Amino acid sequence: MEDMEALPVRFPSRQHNHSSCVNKLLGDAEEECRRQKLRFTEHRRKVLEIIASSHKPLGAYDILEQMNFSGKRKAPVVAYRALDFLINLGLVHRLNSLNAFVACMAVGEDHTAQFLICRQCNNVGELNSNRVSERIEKDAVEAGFQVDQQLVEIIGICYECAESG
Amino acid sequence: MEDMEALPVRFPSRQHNHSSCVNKLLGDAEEECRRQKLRFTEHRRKVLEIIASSHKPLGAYDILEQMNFSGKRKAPVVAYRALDFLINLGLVHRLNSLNAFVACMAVGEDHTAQFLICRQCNNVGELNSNRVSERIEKDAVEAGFQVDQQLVEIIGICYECAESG
DNA sequence: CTTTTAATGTAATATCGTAACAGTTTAACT
DNA sequence: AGTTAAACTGTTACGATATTACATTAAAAG
Repeated sequence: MEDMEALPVRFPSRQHNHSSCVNKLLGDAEEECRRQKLRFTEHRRKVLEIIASSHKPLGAYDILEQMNFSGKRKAPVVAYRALDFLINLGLVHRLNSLNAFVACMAVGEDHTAQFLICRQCNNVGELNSNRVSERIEKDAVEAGFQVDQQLVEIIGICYECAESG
Repeated sequence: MEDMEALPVRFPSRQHNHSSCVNKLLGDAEEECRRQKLRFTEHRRKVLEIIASSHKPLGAYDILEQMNFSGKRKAPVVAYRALDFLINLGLVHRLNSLNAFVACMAVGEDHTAQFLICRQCNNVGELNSNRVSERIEKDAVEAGFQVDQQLVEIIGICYECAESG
């Protein structure tokens, strides 16, 4: 019965067009900021745009490099501040095993995400399995532990890479 | 049926005596090295001893500081080399969310571990739930992803901290 | 329109981790 | 034992990641 549920997974295919992701996410961000009366400033917009334009995880310094509109290089803290903001809003996720950041692929769905990190093409997918998060929650509680946050990063080979050798 | 399985969890209690952990782990290490014909050198022994003496995760530089027997400070790479060795042997785990290291509490049990990180007392426990790892494996595979490695870090409040407020 | 809160700019520095290479020890093999 | 190969160590330098602190500016709330 449990196994009949649909399993939401987003893994970006190789030739998929990013610009629609970007627009979707920027729209979501604007709406969410309006709703929560938060300011969606230039830096925040730019950082989100940069991250959303890549399904490969980007390091803070990669992002920083792409913020050189107006010619001059920003200080690292500028990128980190925007990233913190976007992470708190749930628009961006941090991959601890890579010290890198990816756009959320399931904004507003109140999801607990597990990340699928392909060690060949470096793309990152998001598995939103409630079965996994519930199993973790249950077993942790059974072990006497009260869960605030789950970090699940799964390293392996994605479908397309497995196909093409 | 599934829920009847014992759930192996190790969370160090506050007043538990570390010295027996340390001895157990050093013994395991020696045996494992003998078996695999690997060298259990001074650095490796010392690093394992340092890590095993703490159930709080230690950063590489914390470990390094405690390696100052003979008075002079070692270079960071010395600690990292020993850590790599111990991690490959499965005697030490790295916590990606903390950039820190803990001793394995289930050596030789062919376990997939999930880490329970208490954000109050900073102790780290190890949950060895096959149910969790199998659930992750299954769902990832169902999503077309071939799993090599799982990283599961659970942040929250441990039993003792919840008790004592 | 002023007060207060939030965001930015900038510099400095802390923290974490690796590369490169020479020298030494240990194991393996005549 | 003596030679060779492999593994480990010492040391220097550097790269990569992230934060603190504080002065300034912009925006929102009263």
